[in-house]
Amino acid sequence: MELKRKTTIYDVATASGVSASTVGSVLNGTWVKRRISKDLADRVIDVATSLGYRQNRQASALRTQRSGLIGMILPLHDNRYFSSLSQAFEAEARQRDLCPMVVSTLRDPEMEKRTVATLLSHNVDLLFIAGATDPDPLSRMCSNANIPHINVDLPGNLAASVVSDNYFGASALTRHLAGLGQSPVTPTDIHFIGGNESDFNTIERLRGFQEVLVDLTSSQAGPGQVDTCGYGPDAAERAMRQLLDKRGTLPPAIFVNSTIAFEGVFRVLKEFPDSAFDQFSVGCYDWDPFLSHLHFPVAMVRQDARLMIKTAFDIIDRGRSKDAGIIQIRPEILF
Amino acid sequence: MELKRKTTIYDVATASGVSASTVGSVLNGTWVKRRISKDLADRVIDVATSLGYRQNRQASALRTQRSGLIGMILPLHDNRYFSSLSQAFEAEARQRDLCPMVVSTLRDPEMEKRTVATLLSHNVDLLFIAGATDPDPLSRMCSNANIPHINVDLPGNLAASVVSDNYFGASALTRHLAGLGQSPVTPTDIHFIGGNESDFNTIERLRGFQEVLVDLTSSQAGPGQVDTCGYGPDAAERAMRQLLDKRGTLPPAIFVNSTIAFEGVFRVLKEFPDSAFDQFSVGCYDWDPFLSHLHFPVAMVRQDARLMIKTAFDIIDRGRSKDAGIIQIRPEILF
DNA sequence: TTTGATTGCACAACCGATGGTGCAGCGTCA
DNA sequence: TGACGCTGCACCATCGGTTGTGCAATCAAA
Repeated sequence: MELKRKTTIYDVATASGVSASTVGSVLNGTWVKRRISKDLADRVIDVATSLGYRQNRQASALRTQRSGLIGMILPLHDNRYFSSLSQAFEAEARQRDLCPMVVSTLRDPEMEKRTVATLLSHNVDLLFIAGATDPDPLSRMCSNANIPHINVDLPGNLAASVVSDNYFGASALTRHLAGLGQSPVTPTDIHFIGGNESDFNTIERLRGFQEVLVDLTSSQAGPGQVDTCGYGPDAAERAMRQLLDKRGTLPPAIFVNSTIAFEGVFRVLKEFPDSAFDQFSVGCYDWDPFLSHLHFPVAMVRQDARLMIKTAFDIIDRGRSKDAGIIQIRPEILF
Repeated sequence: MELKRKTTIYDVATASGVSASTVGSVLNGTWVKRRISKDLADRVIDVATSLGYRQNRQASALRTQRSGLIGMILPLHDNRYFSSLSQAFEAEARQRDLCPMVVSTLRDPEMEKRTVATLLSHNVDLLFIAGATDPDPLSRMCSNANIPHINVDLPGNLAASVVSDNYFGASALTRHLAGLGQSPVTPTDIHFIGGNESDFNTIERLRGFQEVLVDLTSSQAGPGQVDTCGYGPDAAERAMRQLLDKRGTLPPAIFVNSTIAFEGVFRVLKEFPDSAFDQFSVGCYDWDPFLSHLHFPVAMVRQDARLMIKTAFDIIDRGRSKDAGIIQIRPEILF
């Protein structure tokens, strides 16, 4: 390996016979303010490009206290909703000339902390905390480091939060499911599967679910109808089989709390003959294009990742990341 | 905003009454080699934690020329295959104590270059070039900056490449599709939709596709049977409608070149009655859990993202990122 | 007790970019 | 002709760790 080091402003300086500070100011655009002549600036730029100069961001960051990095943690990459958050996040970051660092933390509070520590160590200028299991300690870490940050998808108490309007989405979805059957729904007709009952999103969705049930049937769903079995297809599959064992037959309607849970529920459903689905309807909180093409209808809630991210950036831009509270973004309902 | 600056080794030094260099070596683990007494080390660590010290990676990187960052560019986040690459990449990065930076480049060669430039500016220690439209210029940029790098998913000529064994996957998939019908296939029975004909992956898949056809029917697919309409559901939908216009009816079998293209093909297929699918089979290069549950069977190729990433890291670890050539990783075939 | 080795830590240069400050050279005006 | 201002650039400290080197104190050996 040849040890040719990367070219620095000093290399450019000696090559063009000017001082390093002049080169620096030319290359970072402050040369007008510093009254460098346009002639010299052009010459320096020529030399720099011919030498293949590229700014060393660490050095710049060390001096200016601005890294040009913007971080986001999120539970998973491998998920339609979260990856659409990443995509939107990146687009906004790019517009602001910031380099995005998106790191997943696998819903593990310890990993969340370690990851935030790492990102802070790299001096991200801004941090998005998306879907964090335990956001408040992370907020504290950021505050200590004086880094603006914001919660997305799951709210925290110590920073502004942009979340999906889960109550609205769940209400609309439940109402839709209830309206599909031939006969009016009874309180025990609709089931809820998936999610975590200590998870804010699930709590809100359950609230919407229950209120609609009360509205339509004057009764909440009983404990046997709600199984917040966690995330993950396997747990959802078990929950679904348990439900069938108890009921003996498919319920008229099921509210599935994520596409991930839907995978598990589906493993069970696909074992039924087509005829079993005449009186059956399913809703899924979260969207997947192929879910609309199964052999029975699936209603879906599609969270507006783009708007959530845009809103979050907007709050940061206005410097309201401390006091904006919780902003809810309406999802789209797809029947 | 209070302007409390982050605590540095100098703060820790004065607080514990030792020199900054001692603090530094204690905190970065070189204190044994530097013969710092364990007593002092413990004391310094106590003070550091009580002050909430966190290393400034830019400063460290500036001095050591190692940023602790590892970059990957890839076409999209919002895609099952690519996001599984991210997930695997992250896991390996974490094992090596590197902080992953995964940035999408939207299949745009210019954006690929800009993004690589940015990552190099941030001094990533290592770069993964995944699914790049035009990898060789990127390789050159890395070589100039003396940064080890490797191609993934799409091969380049200037660095080692780990790609899916597209020929194998496509052959197996095609053979499967051909074997499904009641009657022996004729050369015009099977169609190919999706992908880009200048894309290495598509070329290899087409090669496998054609060779199987020749093997089974002594004839290649004609131009009317192959439509490399690009990526994107809309293009695939158009291609599918065009195919139907020409044939008047569903062909016995279709090879769809990605789940993204499948979305488009599907918009057309769902308009057919169930009975239309009796003599119909589809294969999809790439995997999606819900595709196995449509009202007709879909065979799928599932690329082994984890193994691809592991292999790539392995090549880098062995220092073979220049001369390892193209490594093909067998995908899994799911019927 | 003297010498030499070893222990335990401090000093200072350095990584590359940035920005405040200083200072020649030149033009302007009285 | 001298005071003054402006132009155009160089000098140098600085950001926060890292690491080669220096040196006093301690200890072992003679």
